[in-house]
Amino acid sequence: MCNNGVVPTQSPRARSTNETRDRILDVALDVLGDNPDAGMGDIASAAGVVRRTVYGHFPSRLDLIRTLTERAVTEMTAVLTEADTPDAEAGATWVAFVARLWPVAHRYRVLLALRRGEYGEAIHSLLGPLDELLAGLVQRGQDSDVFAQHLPAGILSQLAYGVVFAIADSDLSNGTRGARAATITSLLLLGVPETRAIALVDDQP
Amino acid sequence: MCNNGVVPTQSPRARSTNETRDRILDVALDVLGDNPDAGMGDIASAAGVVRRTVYGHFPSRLDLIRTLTERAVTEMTAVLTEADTPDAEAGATWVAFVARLWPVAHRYRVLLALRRGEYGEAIHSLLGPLDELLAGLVQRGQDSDVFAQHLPAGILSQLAYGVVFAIADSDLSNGTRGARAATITSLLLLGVPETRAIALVDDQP
DNA sequence: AGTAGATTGCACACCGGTGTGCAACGAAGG
DNA sequence: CCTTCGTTGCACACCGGTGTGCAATCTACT
Repeated sequence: MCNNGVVPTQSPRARSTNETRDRILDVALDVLGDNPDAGMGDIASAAGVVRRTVYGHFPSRLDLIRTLTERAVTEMTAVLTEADTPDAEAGATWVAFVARLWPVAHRYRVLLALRRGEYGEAIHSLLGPLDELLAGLVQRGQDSDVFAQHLPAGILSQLAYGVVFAIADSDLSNGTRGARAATITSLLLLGVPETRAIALVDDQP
Repeated sequence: MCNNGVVPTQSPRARSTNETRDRILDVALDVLGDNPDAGMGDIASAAGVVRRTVYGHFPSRLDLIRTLTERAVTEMTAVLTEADTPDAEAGATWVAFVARLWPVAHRYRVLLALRRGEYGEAIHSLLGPLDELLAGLVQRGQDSDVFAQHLPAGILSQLAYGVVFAIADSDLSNGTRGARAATITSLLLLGVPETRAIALVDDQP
């Protein structure tokens, strides 16, 4: 067992293993995105692998979905904290957030459907911390009169990023068109005036 | 077979039958509202009836759901045409629509979840005509510069009444609070300025 | 060559929901 | 009284997805 580099280069064996594992995850995201009720068999074939192999990496369907969700939470949290400059105006922060969130949201659009249904509870609990971060951001916006206050921050934030996911799930899923539309729409929902919303979007590259 | 009234009074036999049938439908709406994946058995017990009896009225689960959806489409279409005065301003029409839609939306909140999943296709096709009516209304609003144009009317209308259903599905489901919040939120989403939205809502009783 | 580990191709049991068949019960209606 | 019809309580077959067991295979590493 020699390690010829500084980086902990894993043996090609383990790398190949991780490759299949990652491929299964990626493909699962795709397949479930098209049909949230797809079975382990569908995912396996789409990954060019036998059903039994999937169970080798993920003992149960719940494990697979939990892993997927954990991935999503990690990425989205990173995106949010990256965009969040606590002293910045809430509207600008939101724009930066959605801009970075967009491609991720498209990949993980399945979560929107998965929150209802069998594993809803598990997913919900995993998404909890992220939800709180978002609610906090919206709350800040409401406190500084940037966002409207017709709804409590908790619900409003859910609706706002629900809209983003919904648009990511529609025809406009790819291209800059969708990102722009999603940003403006969510800003409107948050109570930002249309002219101001457009100005904010055209500011940030 | 004597009919002692002008109204086609059905025999008490048939009436009792229709009563169970209607009760099943009502209860199904409730049960499925709580858990869209509830089985025929759950619905039956909740209706105080045996599973076999449900199949007596609805040959298949799809039949039940289709009937439910047809009911919803009928009621919602009635509500929409009732609120729609073609020469009125689109914003005011929307407010009147949501006000009347609110209790109905709460009852049929399950449709939101049911559109995805096994019977999505069937439901979608039944909802088609209603969707077109709504898209038409939103289009009118966009043409007269009352609604924003950052999204095509088809998608924007879906999002707008999706938000109404989402709020109807949340904690604020009952009471006037929810209705008001849903109306304002959907107006904001449609691009109506906040002050104007509030004015519109406080106008209509 | 030999071994360890990932993958494969079956097999199987299990589960829950769906839909059906049928005999029996019970109350309205002739 | 006897028929009709909704309801009931079983039984059963069917289906699709889940999860497991195990021997065989292939490939990389020793």
